Amino acid sequence: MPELPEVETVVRSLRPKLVGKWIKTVRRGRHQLRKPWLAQWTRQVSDTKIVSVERRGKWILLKLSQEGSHLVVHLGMTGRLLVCNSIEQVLSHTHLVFPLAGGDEELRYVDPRRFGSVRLCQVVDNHRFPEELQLGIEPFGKYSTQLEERFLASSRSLKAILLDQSVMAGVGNIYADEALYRARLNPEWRGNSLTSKQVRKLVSAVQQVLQRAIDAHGSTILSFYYGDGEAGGFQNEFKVYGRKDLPCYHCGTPIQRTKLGGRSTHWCPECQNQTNR
DNA sequence: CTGTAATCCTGCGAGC
DNA sequence: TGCTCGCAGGATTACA
Repeated sequence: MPELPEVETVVRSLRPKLVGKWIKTVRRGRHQLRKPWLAQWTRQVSDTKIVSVERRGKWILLKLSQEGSHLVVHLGMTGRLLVCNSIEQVLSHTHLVFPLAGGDEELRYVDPRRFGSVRLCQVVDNHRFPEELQLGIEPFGKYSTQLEERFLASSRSLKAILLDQSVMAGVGNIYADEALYRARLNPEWRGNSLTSKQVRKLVSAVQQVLQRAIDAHGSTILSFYYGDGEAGGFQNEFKVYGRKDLPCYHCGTPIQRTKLGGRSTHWCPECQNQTNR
């Protein structure tokens, strides 16, 4: 479910509610999440303060007052982090509850499909969690020739490169399709078939679409909500995603939907097929 | 190096 | 109304 804009939206709504709060303890449900639980997990989180709430790619990082310690959350497809009053109804598939000191509030992790993970990690070699070692650059950073070279050196499809978190962190299936459309590039083209100019155009399209989606508080298709249950708004601005057989807004050609990189891929066969330049 | 398919899960909508 | 089927915003693994 959540890609970078949705994760950023969640982080921004959590930050004012969590920073400075103390976690009293942890209660967990019966089910395992994706990653294995670490030993002594509960004891280490209890009575620590949340110092900051950050995002890296699609990961959420709660920095704790205990030196080097982070709660690291990945929402998978259906994960949600909620700050609720303890008297509020507990949603089904609530797997973790962190009661907070100084009130009746608690942080809850809800995840029907359980593709997400919540772990406690220590900083090692400047990396706050193990996967960060393999994570690519943040899309909003300064334009990197290293990034450009990753594209130009790869014989993979543009779609596959965009979905690869070790290249650019945070892009998922929706925003990959939307960025490719906006850059007028075919998802099937190979990275090494592009010019430098086209790579810059694509990176710029990724930045634009992510920024606009953040401004709209993400996209809600089935079940993405943030804050007290508000839906995102960017689904109303999709140009290709979910528009199979509907006319392209630019040329009227029906939008195509196929499988690429293992994922459903939407594009305009007219607008995204100009091979020259 | 590529790509593809299966896997982890539940829920929803389409179609019958 | 109720059933089955296919599909879903993620990521990893095995295999060709």
